[in-house]
Amino acid sequence: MSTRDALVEATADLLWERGYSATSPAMILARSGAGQGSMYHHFRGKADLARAAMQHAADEMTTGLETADDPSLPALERVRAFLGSLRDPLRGCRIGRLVQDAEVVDDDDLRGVADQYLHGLEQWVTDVLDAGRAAGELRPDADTAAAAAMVVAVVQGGFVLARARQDAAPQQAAVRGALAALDALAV
Amino acid sequence: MSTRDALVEATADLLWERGYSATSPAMILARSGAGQGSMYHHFRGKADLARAAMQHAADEMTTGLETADDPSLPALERVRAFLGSLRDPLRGCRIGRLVQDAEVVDDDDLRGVADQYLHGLEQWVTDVLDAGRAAGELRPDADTAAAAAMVVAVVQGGFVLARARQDAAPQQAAVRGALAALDALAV
DNA sequence: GTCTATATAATGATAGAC
DNA sequence: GTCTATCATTATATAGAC
Repeated sequence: MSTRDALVEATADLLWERGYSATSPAMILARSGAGQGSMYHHFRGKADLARAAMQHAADEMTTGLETADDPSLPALERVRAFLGSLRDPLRGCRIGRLVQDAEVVDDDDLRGVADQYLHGLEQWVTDVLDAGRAAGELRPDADTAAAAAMVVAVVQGGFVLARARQDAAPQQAAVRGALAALDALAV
Repeated sequence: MSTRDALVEATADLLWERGYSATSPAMILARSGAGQGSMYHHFRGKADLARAAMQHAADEMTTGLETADDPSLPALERVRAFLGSLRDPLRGCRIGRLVQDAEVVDDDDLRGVADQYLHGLEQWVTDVLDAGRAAGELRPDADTAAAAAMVVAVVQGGFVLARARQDAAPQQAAVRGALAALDALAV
């Protein structure tokens, strides 16, 4: 693996564990094994490296979602599979947790990566539900955009509850509530 | 206002704006007008002061919820009123946003305040829905605990989506989806 | 491209006068 | 109880050798 890639992966891991503000260049160098100079050779600074790391994480998650998805299944099964694929509830969402950081939100480059990922996720759920509605699986008057936003919010909010409790149960309960809501949209 | 109260309020504001890790004692002193010595006289350090500030914010929000609530209304109206009372979607939840901070989660005192607030909120929604179910307003088989977890998660996750987009719309859409789900629980 | 040495500022906390 | 002065440490970045 190139030094550049090692820097990106170490940063992505640290952003997941500690967030942006609490991750220092010194930690990144220690974990990646690179020296000071390499980091400032490949990137303009901490923010530039974090942007690359966030994009790396978002790309991995988006690819994972598309790989696991089977478009031939009924819409509610596809969304159920997504909600069942949540991992590491105590660690939180690799992207969603970062938007609580003021420095991330104040930097349009960093915030933009997060917004693009979350918006893409919401759009994917909307598209799946729209396909299900078109196939006659869901009620014709179902508000698919609202349901999709609810699903993505439940996932992100579930991470918040799980971290506060240090227990996956609250997120699982919230997901159960979301699934009951989706079942109510079926014909 | 006492110097101690000024420190607590300034800290509560800064935690809301910047989170825990990114808030420094220097910022707290500048905003409160207190000197270094006063802070370390009244509190053992940054964590101790933050714990008091988080408790202050949680108490204010819990009091606000109970004051605005009218137990004589139908259950779904009471939950709808709560979901309609969300303010400052771009600023996030004064408590929920802090649990993304590794330093907060690693400190059981700080995390405990957050967990207690969020758990109390979830319990309030559960109690309201249980009362509605007992009054025959909701289906007898409604999973009120799951619905309550879903509602609180939608609020917290809605803040995440709103901050990423820098627009209240995603949170409003998620709340709309949650309300549709609650309506489906009515008899 | 990579490294070590260094610079400047900020962080969290302490000392001790008033 | 409040203040200023100061401390050791860390954060982010630059300089310049190899």
